[in-house]
Amino acid sequence: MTEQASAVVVRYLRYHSVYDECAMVRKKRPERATIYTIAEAASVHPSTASRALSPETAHRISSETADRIRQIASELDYKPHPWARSLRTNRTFTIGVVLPRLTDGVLARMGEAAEDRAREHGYIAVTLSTHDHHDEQGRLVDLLLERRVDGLLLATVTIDDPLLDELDSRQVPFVLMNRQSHEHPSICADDELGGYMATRHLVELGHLRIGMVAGPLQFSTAALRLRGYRRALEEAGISVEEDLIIDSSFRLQGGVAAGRSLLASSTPPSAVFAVNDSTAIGVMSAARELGLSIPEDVALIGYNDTEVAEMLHPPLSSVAISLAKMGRWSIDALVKRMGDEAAESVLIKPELKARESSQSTGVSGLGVTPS
Amino acid sequence: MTEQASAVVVRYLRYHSVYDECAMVRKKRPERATIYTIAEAASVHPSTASRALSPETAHRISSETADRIRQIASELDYKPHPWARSLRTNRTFTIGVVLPRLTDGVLARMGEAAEDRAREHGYIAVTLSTHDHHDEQGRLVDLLLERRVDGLLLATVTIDDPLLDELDSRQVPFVLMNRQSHEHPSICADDELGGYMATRHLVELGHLRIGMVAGPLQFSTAALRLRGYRRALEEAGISVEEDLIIDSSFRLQGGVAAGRSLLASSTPPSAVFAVNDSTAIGVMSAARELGLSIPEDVALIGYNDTEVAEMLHPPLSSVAISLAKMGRWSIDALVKRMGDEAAESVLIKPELKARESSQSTGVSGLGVTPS
DNA sequence: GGTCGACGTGCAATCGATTGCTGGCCGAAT
DNA sequence: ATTCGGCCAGCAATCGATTGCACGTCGACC
Repeated sequence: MTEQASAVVVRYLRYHSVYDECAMVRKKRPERATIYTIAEAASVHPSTASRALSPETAHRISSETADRIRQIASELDYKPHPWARSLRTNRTFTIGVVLPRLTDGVLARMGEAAEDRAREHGYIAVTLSTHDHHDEQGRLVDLLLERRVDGLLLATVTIDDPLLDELDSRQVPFVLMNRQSHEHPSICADDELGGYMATRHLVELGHLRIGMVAGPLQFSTAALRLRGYRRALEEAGISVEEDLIIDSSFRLQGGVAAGRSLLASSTPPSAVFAVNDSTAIGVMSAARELGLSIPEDVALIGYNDTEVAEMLHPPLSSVAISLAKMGRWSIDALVKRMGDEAAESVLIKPELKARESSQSTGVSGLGVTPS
Repeated sequence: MTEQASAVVVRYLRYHSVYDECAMVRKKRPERATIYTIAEAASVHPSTASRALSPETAHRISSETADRIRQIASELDYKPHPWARSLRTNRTFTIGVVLPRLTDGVLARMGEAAEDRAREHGYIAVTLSTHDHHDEQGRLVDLLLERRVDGLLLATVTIDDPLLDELDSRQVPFVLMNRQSHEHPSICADDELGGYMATRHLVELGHLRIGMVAGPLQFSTAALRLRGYRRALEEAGISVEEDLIIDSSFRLQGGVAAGRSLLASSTPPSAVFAVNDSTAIGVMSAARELGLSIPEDVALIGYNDTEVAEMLHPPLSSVAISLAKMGRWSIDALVKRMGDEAAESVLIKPELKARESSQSTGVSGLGVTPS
């Protein structure tokens, strides 16, 4: 509580004013109706009530009785106790979601869409984040499995993550979101294609020396965008200069660092492709710091087409992928898999959003006449 | 074992026979150890095992027995089944969190910090979002209560929200995060002070006509920042022009709209205080659209000091509040309250971050010589 | 008219852990 | 020597819902 020293404590209140009065009763919260309540009210056996109330078994009960029970249940606002049910049926209608961070707009959007879709399917999503510490992943997964989630949505796995085979052998249904790993079911955007599109866009504008802020290469998104970058260059007959490829984090500060190292060199590129919009904004900041303007001195393109991209100065070119769709489809796939159906992997096509930040030819840029 | 063995053992044999017969066919996942597994391995009654494994009752068991049981439990990686336990104890060690959105960096940061702190307390946080649809709040709360969460963290409530009294009467422990409502326990930043600080900052730079992008006024954060704005102006002897106060959403697009309507008027202000950084970025965009530059033509200050603020062009002045701290303290307060202790409300002091976007005097600005 | 099958319902076990009560045992006190 | 009290551990009920099995009834068919 030393932390609170800096804060102003304005109120001090006792919230359980009714506590003493209720002491005799012992029950803190008002009673909820149980299956026994319903059964008694309807003068039937609890098992009959149970059957009447669940759609799969309702046909075994005469329709008058079933209707009467349902009527009573809705009057008493009966909701089956989730753990009593789970204990018996071994299902929780809970999905565990593991994200690297919640504070990344891209992940948050996918996570939010996933959460919504889960709810539409009758599941509830429990979202945990590793804070980009990959070691945490195993711990979080264990925590979720201890809580007996029905399935997992993973957005943190690396390309050869051993966790996945372990989950397979434990028969835990899972789906990868925005990540790929061998043949494991995954819902992804086509990152190789996106990387290719972004790079080709810069090539077509006349750039010959294109830098890449590559992100952390143990993740498929970064590795594949880089592969697309290489393909676009090779296709155009431009040799890949490894010095122009800087790996980084996915975060803004990582972009600043990578941007500095690219742009402050003696032979800076005339264009930069950043692995996502956050790092692109970092590159913008680094460029400004060095007195370079975008796009005149350096053309820039990001990835993900986040909401701010269009609002930046200059507006940032980017590669759009439908994050909400990925979130939703991931859940759909997982629900399928939990229902013992085969889940198909999906690759979503990205879309190029060309804006001002990339509109320079590469001829008058730094690549030719370094300032 | 003989047939006249105790009931426990009989039950235990039955359990195992079921296991053996069905292992391949029925049970999808490998069996986890239960309290019966532990009890049998230690040759004690399940109740003894249970007592040995929970700290509050462990003193009732001889230390040798208890140690042996604990040893066996850890070897078999025993974790008590959460719902079996919950069913009996009526506690779930789950906290429900209701946020307006996950895709807002400010809320995400608070949510993430809350989630972490909850985990440190042995709880798990289930986060749902209303997508800014306030009507959803009740539904989400119901959903969480159906799942029998132990307590609620609410970041969506309006100032006079009737939900809160209802929760009180249902004896559901809750804490408000970044929201205030009468005497209900809440962990907040001092928004009135923050609004005052931001506005006073502009006043001190010489601005006489200061616009406000006010946000949605049914939420305490917006209403209080506006109150601080009024106080700062009144204190400086500047009369408040109601036309310069535009309510809006909390989102970027809301800032664009409000910015347009403020800056495109025939008598635009020379400075703008935006209720948060997102709307401030929107105002920036609107200004650019109108050919106005910041801070020369319009000084601008935002709120929350998000990560991008510093990276914008020009860097955005803002009011910083410790979002992570709010998330953590909210959970601390809730845990206290769930433990039948008194919960303290807290107001956290904000801090002004003056950057380029507000560095103009207001004399050469639009307020005096509209272009 | 008796048997068969279908249908509707009840009985009781079960999921896994917790907990009030009971009883055996042992040392200490009377 | 007997009783008392404290310590350990077992017994069985309990939380709320689900489900395999069995029983009773009724109509149909031979």
